[in-house]
Amino acid sequence: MVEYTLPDFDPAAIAQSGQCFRMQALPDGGAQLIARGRTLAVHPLGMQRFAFSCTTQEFDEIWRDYFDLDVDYAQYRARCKKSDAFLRSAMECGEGLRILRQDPWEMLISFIISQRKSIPAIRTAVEKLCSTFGQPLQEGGFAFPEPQALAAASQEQLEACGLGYRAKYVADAAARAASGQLDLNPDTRQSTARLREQLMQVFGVGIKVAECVLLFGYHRLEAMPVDVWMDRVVQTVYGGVFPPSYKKCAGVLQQYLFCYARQQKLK
DNA sequence: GACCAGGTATTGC
DNA sequence: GCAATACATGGT
Repeated sequence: MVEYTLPDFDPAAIAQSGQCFRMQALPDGGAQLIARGRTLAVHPLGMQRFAFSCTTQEFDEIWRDYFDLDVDYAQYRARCKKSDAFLRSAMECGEGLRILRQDPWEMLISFIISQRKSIPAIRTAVEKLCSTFGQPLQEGGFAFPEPQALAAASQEQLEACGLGYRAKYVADAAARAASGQLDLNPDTRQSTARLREQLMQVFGVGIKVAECVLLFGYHRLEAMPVDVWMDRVVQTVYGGVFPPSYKKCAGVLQQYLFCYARQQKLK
């Protein structure tokens, strides 16, 4: 166990923010998750203090980066225009949200599965995929499966994980990943545009899924997934055009807006 | 037991 | 080109 004081950090809110599917909010406002082949529990202690179920070394090597804790999110909040009351409300409501630095491969598969599924259903399918094809962990649970494991799976095995018609999409993504056609290095120097092209060549990956992988997997903060909720926000709040001044960190602002729109049941 | 879900590929005009 | 349409299955 280690403790830290961390501003702009709300584990339970992040767990429910729709950017990750293997992180569960806990009743105390904390969360537990499996990522990077490890399990972790986080508990709030009050006054922005948090307990992490790991060593100092593991925290510094893995979780500080994973939760993007070296970044001051005030800089993103400062981008909000004075006149933008909706975003201001969204940011107040979503205080503590961060963009996690998740694995590009896991994001690709997770968001392929996400299409036309509810978030609880996505969780179920991803978890089934992990328990079927993932490496069992000492602490319990399973790691996210390697590309080779999914590439070797049969169509029937994939469908049995509740993937439905997306099974063939996952199969194509796995084949490309296993054969090295995709650059899955989170620190790749490739341009966002180039990565986007590569991703969209995968059968079943359109612009929305590609943007999700760019944002949540490669931490390209200019990527902005527009799903049904964000579409409503852009239409009803911004008159059809997302403010150009938000471009550089559109993905971060999108995360506040997505959560807020969903909570408000914006129509 | 309908109804809908962090979309995409395909079809039809 | 661009607007309809089918799509598998689980959650509410």
